[in-house]
Amino acid sequence: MPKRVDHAERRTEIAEALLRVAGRRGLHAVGMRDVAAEAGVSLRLVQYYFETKEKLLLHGLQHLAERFGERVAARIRAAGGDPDPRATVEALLMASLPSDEESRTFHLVYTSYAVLAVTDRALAAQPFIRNPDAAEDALTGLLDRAREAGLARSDVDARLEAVSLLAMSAGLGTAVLAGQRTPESAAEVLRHHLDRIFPGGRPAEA
Amino acid sequence: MPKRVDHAERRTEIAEALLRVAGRRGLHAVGMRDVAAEAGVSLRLVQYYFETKEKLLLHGLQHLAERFGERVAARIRAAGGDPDPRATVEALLMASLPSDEESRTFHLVYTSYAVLAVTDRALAAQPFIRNPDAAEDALTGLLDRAREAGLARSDVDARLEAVSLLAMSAGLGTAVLAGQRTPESAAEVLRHHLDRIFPGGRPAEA
DNA sequence: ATCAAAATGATACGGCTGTACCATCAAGAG
DNA sequence: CTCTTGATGGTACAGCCGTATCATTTTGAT
Repeated sequence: MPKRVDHAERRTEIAEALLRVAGRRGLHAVGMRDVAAEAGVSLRLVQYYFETKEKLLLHGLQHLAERFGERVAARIRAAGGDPDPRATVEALLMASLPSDEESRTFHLVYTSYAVLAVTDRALAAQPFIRNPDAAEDALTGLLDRAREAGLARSDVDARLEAVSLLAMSAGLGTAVLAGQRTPESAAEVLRHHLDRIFPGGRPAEA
Repeated sequence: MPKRVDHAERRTEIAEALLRVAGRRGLHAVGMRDVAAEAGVSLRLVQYYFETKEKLLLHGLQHLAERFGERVAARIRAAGGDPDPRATVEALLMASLPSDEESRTFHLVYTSYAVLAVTDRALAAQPFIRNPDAAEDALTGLLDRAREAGLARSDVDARLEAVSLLAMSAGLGTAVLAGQRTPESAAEVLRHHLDRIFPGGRPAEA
């Protein structure tokens, strides 16, 4: 048997190269040759691990969603876990704002995929469409539990506020990406609504 | 002198052909030949009226913004003009949700342009970036006047709520476009926040 | 050592894209 | 009429893209 290579790992490397160049020059402008060059491999290799460009794009999207999920989870853990529901919610929302380079790339590429999915049925059928639903459910659960614990206003409709916050976060994120708004001002807007939902002022920092 | 043609009108026709095919197959997939075919003219003609593809895209974006402005203005007029600030605000927000085919196309193409503008400096410098600011100012003014007239809560921060509503509208619009949400549910979410800003229940229909 | 199969390299091919070039038609001025 | 000039049509060209093909290297089992 010849040299055995960890296909999964190699595919991940190539997928990350795809995301890097997509974040730099836009998803519409990435070709297989660009991905190969960015990953430091030959064009043939990209073909070898992803037979077609469509499969490469699909895997890239999947990897992007995974990385984002981990990012959000890490932020939530860093926010202190259980003790403060509001901090958790805030961490969840802030994590998806394009503040640093990584989240900026994520937002750009994710939006590009969303646009493509509207006219491409193969992409539209992809499970990345489930991720927003998961976020909505998670946020709804957080708000509901905060309400039952008396930390959030008793008259809030958890699901509706969750949808609102996520939509706002997405819209603000796009505005930040387009340079129409700073990440700080976007964060302020979100915090204002958290103040509305969670009365009694913001919790003190750690 | 030979036959004189209204260049502006012809350019408009071609630009609308561009928007149609972009709405159907995605902006990334439109070529000059597609635009020519859709407009029912030869490829040479598209070149004649727009020397380069970049200029065609730029004009297409400009035309799109114009049409959208007219659409919003018409909806606002139809909402009854002055008498009811809330109806005006509601009309403004609902007009940008992808409910019918036209607004769906608008949202898709506009988002495509926004994504392109992030990595294309020629597009980024385009004035379509000013349009959101105009909407924000207009909405802020409406909310401020409603507040002074005692129709909106006295403690609302007009600009902040304007930014929130527009970001939410954009985010919800994208979700609708991606098939994650129905136009009706998106409208409901927006109306809920209008209920919050404008106390005293919704005004009776005309 | 040998052989089979996995991994990698180099390159060619057909198609499509934006642009450029050359010709032709049409109509109003002289 | 005819000539000038704007408006069109047809088409070729160079380049890039995704994909396919052929060849070669590598390595572990026998």
